[in-house]
Amino acid sequence: MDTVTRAVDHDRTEQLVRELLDRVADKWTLLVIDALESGEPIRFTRLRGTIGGISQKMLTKTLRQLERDGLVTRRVHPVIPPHVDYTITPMGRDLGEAVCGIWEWVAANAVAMERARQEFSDRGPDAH
Amino acid sequence: MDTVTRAVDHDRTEQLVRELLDRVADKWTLLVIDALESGEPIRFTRLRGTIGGISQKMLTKTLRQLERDGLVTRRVHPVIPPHVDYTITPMGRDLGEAVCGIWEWVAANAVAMERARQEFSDRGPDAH
DNA sequence: GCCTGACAGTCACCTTTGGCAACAAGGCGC
DNA sequence: GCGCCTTGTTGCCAAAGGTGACTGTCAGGC
Repeated sequence: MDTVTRAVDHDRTEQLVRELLDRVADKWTLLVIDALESGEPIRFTRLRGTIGGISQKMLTKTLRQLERDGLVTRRVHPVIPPHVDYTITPMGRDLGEAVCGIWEWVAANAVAMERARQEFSDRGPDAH
Repeated sequence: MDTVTRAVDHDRTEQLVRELLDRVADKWTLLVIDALESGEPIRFTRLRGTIGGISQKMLTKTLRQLERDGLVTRRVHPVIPPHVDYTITPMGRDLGEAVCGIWEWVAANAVAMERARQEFSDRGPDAH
């Protein structure tokens, strides 16, 4: 493999990374991953309830993306009324663990950030 | 502190965490944090160049939010032409390290995810 | 003396996205 | 027959994000 090919590969990876980041760095995606992290299958409505504040449309869309990317498994039980449950895959669980660092950071720095915001708005009016 | 107060605190934290996640779980925010992670001050245009694909408007907005939340420091040198540079704060750097897990995950799973997407679209037309 | 270019934005406009609400599907209890 | 249960889909509208032009100010070229 010559340097040119390697450069092309690097660009391709770079592009893919950027694209995946765009997919993953999303509020709802992270919340869904977090809600599924226990590993147990969860039904649509229950998931909607656990997350809270998400619309049907966005939950459907987010789950479709996650399924498409192989992060969750979607099982349809052909009964009436419909029964669909979602399970996290090993790859999705890995993502959940990677995201865990953000959760911890947010929990640890929530107070400090609120204070920073307060100070900013205190000196804001004259400084800007 | 009684259980009620603790519950209220928990709700407040929960709300704050959700709000911060909404702020942080953003494509541009993560990319800016990543670009600043070295710790050296970087100027606006250079930052725009390193990130790539971000509009002036969004970079300005993202930086303002980060400054407001105490994650980056904004220094204005009153010279002509204007000279403004941005530096990451310790808190911002912590976030960068927490986010690092996601970068690693994305880099490690990029190929697997592309394959999953391929398989999904292969069996997609008939299964959906 | 005039014109251009550099830097860090801002503004007006337009496209895309997300939330809200209503509807679909179809067997089951009443 | 009527409406309910669950998992969606669709239409409509507000809000967010992207694009491109414009601002201000002075150094340097012509």
